[in-house]
Amino acid sequence: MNDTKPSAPIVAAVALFTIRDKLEFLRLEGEQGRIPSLPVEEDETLEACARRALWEAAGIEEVFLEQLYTFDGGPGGPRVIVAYYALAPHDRLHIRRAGVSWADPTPAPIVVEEHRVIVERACERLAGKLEYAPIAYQFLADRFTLGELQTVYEIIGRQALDKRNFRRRIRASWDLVETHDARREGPHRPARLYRLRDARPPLEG
Amino acid sequence: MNDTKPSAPIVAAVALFTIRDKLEFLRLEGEQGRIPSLPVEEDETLEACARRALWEAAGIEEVFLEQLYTFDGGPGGPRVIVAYYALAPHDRLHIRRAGVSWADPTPAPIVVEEHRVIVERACERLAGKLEYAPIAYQFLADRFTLGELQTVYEIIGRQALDKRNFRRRIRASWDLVETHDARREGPHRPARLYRLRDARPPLEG
DNA sequence: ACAAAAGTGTTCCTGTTACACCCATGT
DNA sequence: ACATGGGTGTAACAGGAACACTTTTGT
Repeated sequence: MNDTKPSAPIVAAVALFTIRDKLEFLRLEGEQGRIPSLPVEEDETLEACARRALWEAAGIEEVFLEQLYTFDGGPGGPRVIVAYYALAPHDRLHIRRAGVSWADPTPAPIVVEEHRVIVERACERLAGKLEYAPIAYQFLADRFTLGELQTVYEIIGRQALDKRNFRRRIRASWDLVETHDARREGPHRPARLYRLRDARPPLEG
Repeated sequence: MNDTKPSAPIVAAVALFTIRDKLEFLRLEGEQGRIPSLPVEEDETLEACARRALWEAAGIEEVFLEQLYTFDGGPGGPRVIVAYYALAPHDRLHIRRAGVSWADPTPAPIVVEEHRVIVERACERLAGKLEYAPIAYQFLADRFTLGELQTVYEIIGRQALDKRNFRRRIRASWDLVETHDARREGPHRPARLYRLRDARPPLEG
């Protein structure tokens, strides 16, 4: 994975997020810190290139991936950077290279300027889309508990939520299917598992 | 203005909208119909290129301009198309070339496929951002009447609105300044002129 | 027994909708 | 005088926020 060959005109960059305990993004360690990015090949779509960058860095396919913004490249760098963000549950990710790690996006850590902007902007987009797009579910397995879901909302939205209001609201705006089994894990009542049946049509792309 | 030199790798394209009576976009007539677009020059930003395309087609500067999406170019066309949308009151526009005209975006008129997608998507974005970003004001002069503003909302949102509710809502969500003069035009009571003081902070870019 | 998360309803408040009449002007 | 758009308030309704206790389990 090499970013920014000086000759590469178009580069796709991806901020990959996951939730373990807090929101984290995939950071390539080096002198400065970067996010996965690759020059777009001759007969490759932008999205395919972004997925390739993701595959090479984290060994993951079939993630939720969405375009974020296109930036002008700096002098001596690529001509433009087409930025994407990706979301995945952390247990589907398999880091396959040294020098790749998870970092907290909010104190804006040591990452080259152009990539820091991408990470920050992706965080904002995430919080903004939380209510009307099926963002939160991308961090969870196919079946999940309402407790897990609430935690995701709280982490991305950065605020604690009332359990009863959350459940009412979520069941009103998404089509959740109550499965018939539950997850038992810990000294407390087992939690029912749900699946998301259908995303309500979002307003814009 | 030449679009799609086969060798041009990166092209900026702009869907320029205005409101006369309905929502219209700037269309370059030709065999097929296009929107303004230009290859990005060596040391030019994407946005600057978009503005240049706008200037050459409609003789307008200092418009509201926002990035929309970046598309893969087709085979034989540009490598990528960075799409923008622009908004302006129609009296600030000065068409300076033959073969440039206004067209209705909603019946999806005769425009090359890649550009049609841009126009459609821009319309959706417009409707989506209407409530939380100062979109509507970009179609009006500095000072405007609430009637004019309501008309803009109705056109972009594609639905009639109640006058009293509209006024209450708009005054609650935007900081409108009531100027001390009015506009008299027609056989009816003159309408008070307002200005927009400050945009409320929107949630995302 | 107890600690720990799951699960469940009601009240209040706020913001949205529906709705009808008088005002100021030009012709 | 009349036609035209400008301007205003109130009552019903719906969606969001605040709030506390019982249930089921593992140790």
